[in-house]
Amino acid sequence: MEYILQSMKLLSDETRLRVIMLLYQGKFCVCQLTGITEIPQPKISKALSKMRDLNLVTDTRQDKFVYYSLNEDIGLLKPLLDEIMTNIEDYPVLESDQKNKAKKDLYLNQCSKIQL
Amino acid sequence: MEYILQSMKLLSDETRLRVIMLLYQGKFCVCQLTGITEIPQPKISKALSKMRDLNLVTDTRQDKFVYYSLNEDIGLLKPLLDEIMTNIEDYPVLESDQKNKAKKDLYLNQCSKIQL
DNA sequence: TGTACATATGCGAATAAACGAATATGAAAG
DNA sequence: CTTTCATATTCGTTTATTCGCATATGTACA
Repeated sequence: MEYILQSMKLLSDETRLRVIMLLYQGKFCVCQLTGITEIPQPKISKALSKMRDLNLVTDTRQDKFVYYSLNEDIGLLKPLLDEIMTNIEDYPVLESDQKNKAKKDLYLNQCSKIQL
Repeated sequence: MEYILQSMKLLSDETRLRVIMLLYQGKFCVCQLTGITEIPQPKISKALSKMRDLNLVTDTRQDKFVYYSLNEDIGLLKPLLDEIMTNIEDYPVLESDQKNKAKKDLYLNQCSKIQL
């Protein structure tokens, strides 16, 4: 039960929802998530940290970067994220993130330059 | 966007989740919800009030009682509630509420007696 | 009109969450 | 072994949330 409640709380924050919707569509490092969303890096890191606490994400290091991806089993979140994705046009911020996703490689190596 | 975030926050509280899962399966007055869940009446009323703010429920008065029911259109909550209901056995508290549902009429006219 | 009962709301205290700024950690490369 | 860069964490402050209790509101009916 606690797990549902915590999961719902996780999704009730805009930063975390944006990050999780991006991860639902691919694998990104902190630097890329920061660039795509223009959300300050510490905030992104904190969001990812809470997801790790709930076993929602896995991180793997490649060179300088730590890449995060959603775990296979995200339990009852899956139908919800599917529903959001289906109606993504209803959520301009999320839709915009999805578009910026295309520039993801552009944000590598710019992490410290783009200070937000 | 704000609507998703608020909806998720709504579901991140045990009392509210229990109430919404009951309403997902039927129509209940405050008195019955109090009896079924053994949650204090003001807490139930406050939970219902937040649901009203999000246009999730409709209330209709019949005699002394105010009956609440979930609205047709609960948007993206539907797939989530479906998923929870499908796996209800994973959530003992919710399952127990569903069982107590059977005694719902027993709780009418006992609202002020059962003080919690 | 007054009483009883169902439901709603107000309020102060306690707890938790979010935020921004600074700084710590840790790997890689010179 | 020092510098650089990506990422994580700490800290103090502010802002929400929760909770329990008391009380208010409103309807029905004597």
